[in-house]
Amino acid sequence: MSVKTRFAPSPTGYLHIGGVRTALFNWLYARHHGGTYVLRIEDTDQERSTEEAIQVILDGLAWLQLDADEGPFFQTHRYDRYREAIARLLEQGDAYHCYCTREELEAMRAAQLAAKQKPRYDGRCRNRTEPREGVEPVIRFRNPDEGSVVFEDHVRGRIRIANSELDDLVLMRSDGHPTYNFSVVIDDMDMAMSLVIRGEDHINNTPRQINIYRALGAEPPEYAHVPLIMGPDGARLSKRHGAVSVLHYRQAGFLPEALLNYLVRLGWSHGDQEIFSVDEMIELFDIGDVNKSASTFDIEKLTWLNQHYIKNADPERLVPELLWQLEHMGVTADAERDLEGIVRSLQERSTTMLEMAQGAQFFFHDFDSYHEKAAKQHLRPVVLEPMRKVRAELAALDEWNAGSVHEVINGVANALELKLGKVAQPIRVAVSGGPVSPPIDQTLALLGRDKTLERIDSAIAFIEARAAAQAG
RNA sequence: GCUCCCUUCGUCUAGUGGCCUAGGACGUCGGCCUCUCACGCCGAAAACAGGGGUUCGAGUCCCCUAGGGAGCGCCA
Repeated sequence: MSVKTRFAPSPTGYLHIGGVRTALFNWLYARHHGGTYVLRIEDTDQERSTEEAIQVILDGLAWLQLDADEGPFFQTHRYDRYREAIARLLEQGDAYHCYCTREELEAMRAAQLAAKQKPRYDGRCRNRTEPREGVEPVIRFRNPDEGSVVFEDHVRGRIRIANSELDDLVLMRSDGHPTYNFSVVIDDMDMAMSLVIRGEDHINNTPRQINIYRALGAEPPEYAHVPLIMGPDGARLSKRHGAVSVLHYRQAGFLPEALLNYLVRLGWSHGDQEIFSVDEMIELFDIGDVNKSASTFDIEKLTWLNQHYIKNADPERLVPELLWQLEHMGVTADAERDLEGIVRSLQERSTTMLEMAQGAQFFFHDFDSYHEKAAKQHLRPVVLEPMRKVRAELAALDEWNAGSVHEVINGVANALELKLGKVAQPIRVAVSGGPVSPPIDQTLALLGRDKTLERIDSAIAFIEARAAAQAG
């Protein structure tokens, strides 16, 4: 049987980290085995599915380059097929109309809960032959009463659930929309899935779905239920912590390769290896090596990986990412800037691309004011002399590059018998506005002579003005 | 409440009966380097949930307890 997997999100909320990891595992498994990976949108909940959510799913997966071989398929386009399957089950007696009202069902559940029983449909409509006036019926599956369902889960091993624990689930709503547990079976069957990789929250649905396959005379796919990802507080990932849209991570400056690397190591490992390129993941990933226990989302480690990938990336690769961030900050990067040079100077001091963009701002536009503490500390009258000297020598330089700039600054420090920091730091504040920047020679080289001299002049004027104000 | 699933440092994990006085990574804490911030380097603290078995020997196998998670919808 050929390998085929799918990722089947429902567009009722954001595509979050947990969903992305499920998609990644399915994608890796298919790629590893040279199989097919399909994307299917489970949009049978008309109430809550939104176009916006669909777009976020598509954009998120595209950003991560988790490309599907088939799809996206939409369940709402397959209603004829579901109706056909329902007709068959009805005819076989494996499904029946249920005329219970929502109120009745609620009362039933309340009573069961009060009696400390597991709330479940009691099958009261199983043998009803007459319709009920004014009630649009749902169609329920007639679950087997006896025996149990056993399946071999690829991550958990054998799982057995007694049919007596299962009730007659709704296959078709009264408004004609199929429910998840039904459409998922029909689709996985029609699309010939070989392995269903999904979250652990679906374990309890699996036996019901297997019963439906059997009633339809089909062999169910194999299953792999991967552990859930928890938030820092140990509870399932939710809106409160990491369950924001994956696109949020893009905005926050994370690289797709870092996010994927982080996610693949959540629940899966290959010895002590921490860094995996996508090709390595494909080569080494095995669903059987996935852990059974839930793991906690740790932004610190993701950040470390992101830093690692930024640090080791080809500068050219990072230029578009930097531009993207700058654009979102409303900063226009003029073309004559040495963008690769800027990236190179910031690579090993940025943990995210957002941070890099922030650190690069002063290369692209003047700042309104100095970092207060830095100015107080470094833009003082004592630095006027070295600053003027540096300014004069820089202005006289034949060649403007990191090497020549370096010589000037070092030379001035030596001539004045000052430590390098006493000269470099005031200039850093003068040109960048704050206390942090790449090495001063690189910074000035990248900034260019005109801007450098201009900002040093401004700083000198600033110091003089402040001194005058204090004296007066 | 019932059913199912899970349990190694704070976190992600290695470990498949002896190689474990439990290894790696993130984070944390010290130190070195240094023009800032970083990078890098060196070092430290830090875990087998508890209790019973099985075995010559248990982190590794079995049972119980505790803790955590999930499911129990005309949501997916």
